[in-house]
Amino acid sequence: MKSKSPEIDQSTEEKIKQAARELFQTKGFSATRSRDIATKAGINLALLNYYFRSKEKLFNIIILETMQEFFLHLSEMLNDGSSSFEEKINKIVANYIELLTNNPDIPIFILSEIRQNPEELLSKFKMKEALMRSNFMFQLKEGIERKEYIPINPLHFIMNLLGMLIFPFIASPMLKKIGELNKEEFLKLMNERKNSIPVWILNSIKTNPSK
Amino acid sequence: MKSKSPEIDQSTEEKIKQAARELFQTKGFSATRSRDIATKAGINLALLNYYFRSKEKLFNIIILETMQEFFLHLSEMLNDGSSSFEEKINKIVANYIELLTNNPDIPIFILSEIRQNPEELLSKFKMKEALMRSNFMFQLKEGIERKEYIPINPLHFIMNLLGMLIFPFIASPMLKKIGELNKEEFLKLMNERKNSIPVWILNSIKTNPSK
DNA sequence: AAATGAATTAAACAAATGTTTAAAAATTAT
DNA sequence: ATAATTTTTAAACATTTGTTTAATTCATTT
Repeated sequence: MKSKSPEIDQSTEEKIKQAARELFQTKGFSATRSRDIATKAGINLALLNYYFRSKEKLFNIIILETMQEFFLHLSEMLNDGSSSFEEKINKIVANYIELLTNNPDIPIFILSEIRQNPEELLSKFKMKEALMRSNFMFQLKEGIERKEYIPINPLHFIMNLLGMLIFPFIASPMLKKIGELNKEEFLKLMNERKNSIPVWILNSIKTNPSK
Repeated sequence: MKSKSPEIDQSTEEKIKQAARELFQTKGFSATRSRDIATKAGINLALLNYYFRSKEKLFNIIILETMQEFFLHLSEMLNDGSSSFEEKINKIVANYIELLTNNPDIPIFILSEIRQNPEELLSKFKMKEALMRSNFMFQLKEGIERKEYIPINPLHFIMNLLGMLIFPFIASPMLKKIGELNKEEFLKLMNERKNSIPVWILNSIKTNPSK
């Protein structure tokens, strides 16, 4: 059933996807109602199934696209041949804080969904290779051999970096309460972290910082 | 309707709560069916409403108890007058890695729920006071004044510590895939972090580690 | 302009789901 | 032992919710 009016089609199709994206990302699959998607998209309920067959099929599209968006550019940043390990960290941190500032619900959405359906979803992204065999990882190991960095299991390093990077966005409502921060103040803190996380994470593994 | 057979009563009531706890914590409120709770608890469906009035009331009890469990002992650890800042970090890290090892679903459960209902839930826990006015925070600021630690916004420090501590459990399925780890290997890594996180987090803020 | 096909709509359907009811069973009190 | 109360059960109920149907509107083609 290919349409003959692609603009209008894609317009409604895109309206549905956008509404679905917002609702699925903030409320999850089960708490999101087909009727809420339709209302938010400003379309008739039946159009949802007309365009996407089922709520579940629509959801699969959204989660996949969301993960693709999240991992977009990661491989490039990890394998940029012209940058040092520390430069890569700067780049990655800045990139992801920017992304998460604009899409703060993505991490909990992705991680919750992976938790419910690990094999299915993880099989579609070869993160193991992308990460562990990257130039970034090679440079870390190199730095450890050179005694520039303390001996650390690269996986621990990844956990620390991702934890510092992603956790504040997952826990933002709690952190805002604890720090008595409004939205702007919180975002200002997140922006500070673009520069600070690289300093902290590198300090945490540097062997002899008193050069 | 107070019961006259407290042991048996609490037994079924507790069976329901335990089943509800497991299901709510792993699947969330919306994806958990009353019938699944009843089946898992081995009781008749109607007993759920007999004991707890509604699925929602049962859920409120579970989320509250879960949060209480999670914050249990935190205040004491933060305000132990006889321990240093670094000792407190050791204690807190070990305590929470132990807790999270046994209850890996708690963080995503709590953080998701807070995200849906921030005011309601956060108002019931005075985390701001517990944390920001703790001896732990005082000791951090003291260390900064003494130039022992770099100037860091205490909130940033909290984010880093909690990120390192909690994030790996939230992202465990992904990390297992990336690191090709089975359950035991993952838990071994988490156990290593009991000793390592204090080292890393302190290195990240120490001013002159070349003593 | 008529005809064809796509897009949209209102309504209905069927299954799932939280909740209630009324009777039976089990327990406790008299 | 009997009566009263609590606990448990099977069934029904009322909504919600994902999906489908059939008719209508809209756009495109001939």
